[in-house]
Amino acid sequence: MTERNPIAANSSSPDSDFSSQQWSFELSDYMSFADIELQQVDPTANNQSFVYQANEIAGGSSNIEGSSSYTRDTNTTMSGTALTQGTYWKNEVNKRVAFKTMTEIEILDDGYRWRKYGKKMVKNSPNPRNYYRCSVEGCPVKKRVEKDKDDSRYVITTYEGLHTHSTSS
DNA sequence: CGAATTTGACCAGCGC
DNA sequence: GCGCTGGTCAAATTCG
Repeated sequence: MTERNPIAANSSSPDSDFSSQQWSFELSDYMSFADIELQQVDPTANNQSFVYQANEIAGGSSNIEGSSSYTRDTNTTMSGTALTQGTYWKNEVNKRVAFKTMTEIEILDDGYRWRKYGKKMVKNSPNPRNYYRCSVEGCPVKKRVEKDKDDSRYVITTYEGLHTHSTSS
């Protein structure tokens, strides 16, 4: 875990901003975690793409309720042309992961084929939230993509579920 | 021609 | 009990 956040350190967003109330508030607002014990993701995998990690820690999905504690960690990876400044939350039970990605492209090719099945305007953000689902039949993986309400250059991606097939793009 | 997107409608859970 | 918000469906449409 030697990599920190080159973006935050070198842009106008200091580290404090990266893990401050702004973040916690926005994500926790629509991401509630059960009141259980959480486990931190091993950041040594930051050589891999964020997709790989998401697949690792993501699993089944179920209804989530309550929000008392959660584990937050940061990570930075490179995925093609997109630099992922990942801050993700892991929940052992619900297996839901959120990433905040700095990219100029909205559609990030993470190796999987996603089929959009919905778009919704959220109250907290002027930007719409997009709902995607893995195109592979039987694959329960879902994903939400939403632009950051403050910085449109940031994209919040939330993965839910585990891919039961090999990567194909 | 087949497959993926779009967009509004529909439904369920929660709060007031 | 009603209204609001978030999430999903599904028919029509567009794209390759």
